[in-house]
Amino acid sequence: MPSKPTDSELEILQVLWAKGQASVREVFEVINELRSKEVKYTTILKLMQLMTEKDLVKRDTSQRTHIYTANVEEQATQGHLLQRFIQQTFRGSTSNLVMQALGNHDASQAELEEIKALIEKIEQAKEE
Amino acid sequence: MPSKPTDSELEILQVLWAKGQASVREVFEVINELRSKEVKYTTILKLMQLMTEKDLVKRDTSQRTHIYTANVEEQATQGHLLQRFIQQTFRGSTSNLVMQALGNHDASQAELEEIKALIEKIEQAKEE
DNA sequence: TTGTATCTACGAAAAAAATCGTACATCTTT
DNA sequence: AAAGATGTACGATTTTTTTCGTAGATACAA
Repeated sequence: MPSKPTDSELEILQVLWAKGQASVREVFEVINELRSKEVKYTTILKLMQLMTEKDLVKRDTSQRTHIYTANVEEQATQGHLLQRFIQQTFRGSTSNLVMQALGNHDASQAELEEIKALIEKIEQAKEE
Repeated sequence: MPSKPTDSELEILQVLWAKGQASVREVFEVINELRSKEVKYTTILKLMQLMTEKDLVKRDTSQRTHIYTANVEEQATQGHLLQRFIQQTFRGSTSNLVMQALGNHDASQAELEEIKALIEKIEQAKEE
């Protein structure tokens, strides 16, 4: 089972999840666009090599330019990280987290509807 | 403006928020109860001294045993950390976070009610 | 009053994460 | 074929965070 990603590793995974697959250079470019502080190419390269060792990503080395894909699922990873975050930051209270998230945020009506629908679904499931 | 707490610092803040105020020893004891891996007294002491410098906490040094209180608000701090977490982990999508949180979690009926009520309140506020 | 416990201060080390330079191989272009 | 761009590998350094030992002061107990 692959270990939990660090912040930088997560940043890279985000790119891979979004694009499906990518070379180091592609990841490098996406990241440097979003970032305030530039980072050198070999930094990303090194990180991705480490991630390969940790089994966070897979790579195809059949060509000179290696092609990487995520080796952990986005949803599952988000779930783990969220669990930890709720423990650390909200002392384990999911509802406090949700309240804070909804409260601090200009949620659109569409979002609210989506969430309401989900709640209904959960309630229905409970009744069975 | 005090900087963002690290993981260890947050752990300490949690204790201070919960108790209102505490000595190093009290924090130390609470933390070592919850933790799997023990940590030495002076580690907590040092962290709290650093936190004082960073203005994350205040302390009363009029007695030999210094008494600490949080110098950042729980809600506000949670808010900042949450904002960052949503960016990093959910690419900025609050509703994805909420969905994931509610989905992965055995939410009690009471919690669901609480959240429904909040949504209504937000919707009402929107209409004005 | 003499030892034992408890406190702070603080330097320094260990551990974890992130960053980068350099070497060397392989394309690509001229 | 030479020059330049682009690629990987990898050691080493820097930065950030966490951990702890030791020294010295103060309280407390026998």
